[in-house]
This record gives sequence, C-alpha cells and structure tokens, in this order.
Amino acid sequence: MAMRPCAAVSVLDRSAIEHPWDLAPEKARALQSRLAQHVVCADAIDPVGHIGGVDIGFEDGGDTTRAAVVVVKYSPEGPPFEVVEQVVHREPTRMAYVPGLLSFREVPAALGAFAKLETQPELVMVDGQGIAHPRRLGVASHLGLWLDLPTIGVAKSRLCGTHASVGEHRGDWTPLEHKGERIGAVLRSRVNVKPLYISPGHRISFDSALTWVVRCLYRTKLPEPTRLADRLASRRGPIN
DNA sequence: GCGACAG
DNA sequence: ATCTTGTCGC
Repeated sequence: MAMRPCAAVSVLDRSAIEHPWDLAPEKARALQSRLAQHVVCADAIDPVGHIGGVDIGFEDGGDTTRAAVVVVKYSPEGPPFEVVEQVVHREPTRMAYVPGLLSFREVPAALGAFAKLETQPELVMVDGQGIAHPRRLGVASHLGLWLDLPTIGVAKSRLCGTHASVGEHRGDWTPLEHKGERIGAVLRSRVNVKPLYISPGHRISFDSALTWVVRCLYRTKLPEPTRLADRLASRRGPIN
C-alpha cells in the first residue's frame, strides 16, 4: 500500500496566505487542497508536558458556536491526568455544516479558545478527523496547521476510507485507507463500543498518533483530553 | 445517476 | 451538532 507522502517539515507562513473562513463550498474545497500540501505527518513534537483536548458545541439553535479546550498535565504513569486549564470561547456561527468542510465551521472558534489559553500544550487531540478526509484536511489538520502544533484527529465515526473489521479487544486496531493511501487507524478503545477513527492531524506520525491516544485512554470510549473537552463543550462538565 | 457523508 | 425521558446494563 502506498504510504502517503508527507510534505517536508516546514512552517506554514499563515500571514502570507489568503484565508477567509466564510468561503463558498467550491472555494473552500480548493483552499483545503492547497493547505493539505503543508500538512506534515511525521513527528515534529517537543517533549510533551501538557496535552490539549478540543471540541465544539452549538447554542441558540446553531447560531452560536462554542469552542472548548481542556489542558491536562501528561504523566507517564498514565491517566487520570490533572486538569490544569479549561477555556470556553463563544462566537457567531460562520457557516452551515457541510460534510467535508467541518473545519471552516469549527476552527475559527477553536482558535479563539486557544488565544485565551495560558498554558499552551505541546500536543492537541481534536474531536474529528485529521488527514482521514477526502482532501486530507480534516479539522485536526486544519487546526494544527494554523496553531503550528502537533494534533491528532479522534473521530467517533467515519468520514471516508475503508477498513477491515476491527478486533473486539481493547487496543485492537486496523488501518484505514482511502484511494490507495493510508490515512489513519480504526481503534477499539473499549470493548463492545463502536471504534474510534484515529488519524494524524499535523506534525505527527501514524504510529505516534495511535500511541498517544492509547496512552490517554482511561475508563471510557474517548481518550481523556477529548472526553473532557466534550463534556465542557456540551455544557455537562465543570465550567469552574 | 445513486448512495455516503466528521460534527 | 442539537432537540429530548426513560430505561437497560455493567
């Protein structure tokens, strides 16, 4: 199977790129293809002291977008991890949900939340796909590119690609592929629960993406960073 | 043309 | 994602 060629390690100069967030679907798709060229799916990670979890929720019948970011202190001893910071950022929703264009709807708010963060994590896990996307630019990749941080896509369902059946034991996984390319892995994070779709977002390899997610698995289907962000985004968890 | 389709 | 109550199971 063809391994997806990764762009050379280089920092994208965001200030030099024309990037409106309210593009028409056709324009947005074209921009995704361009940006995907800058995604790096090889490890370029600093020592991980803190891990961030990101998720987006909506209010006012969808008129308001609510971004939640939770930062936990990583410990080699494993979870549970100490929560060191939680941020919620709200702003008007920019565009409707269109399959494949999720990042244009969620990344702006996520960036707003990161701007309010005091403790910047060295690794970020995002609720959604990384490169396991038709044009290889899921929300995790798009966000990672704009934050210039290593990110991992942790999705609860499939957007594209095919895969063999996944083993039933915790930790079992099978590769996810699309058009002859490896785009991620389907992971059984818990027994008797639908598997997770893991893919590199930016600045991380397939192996590391999977390894980090497994390291953050505790007692639920989702890894801790994403589980905590999910609770915060859906206003069920602590807003302390 | 007919389905599939992250959150 | 969100709208919504109770309910089955570990």
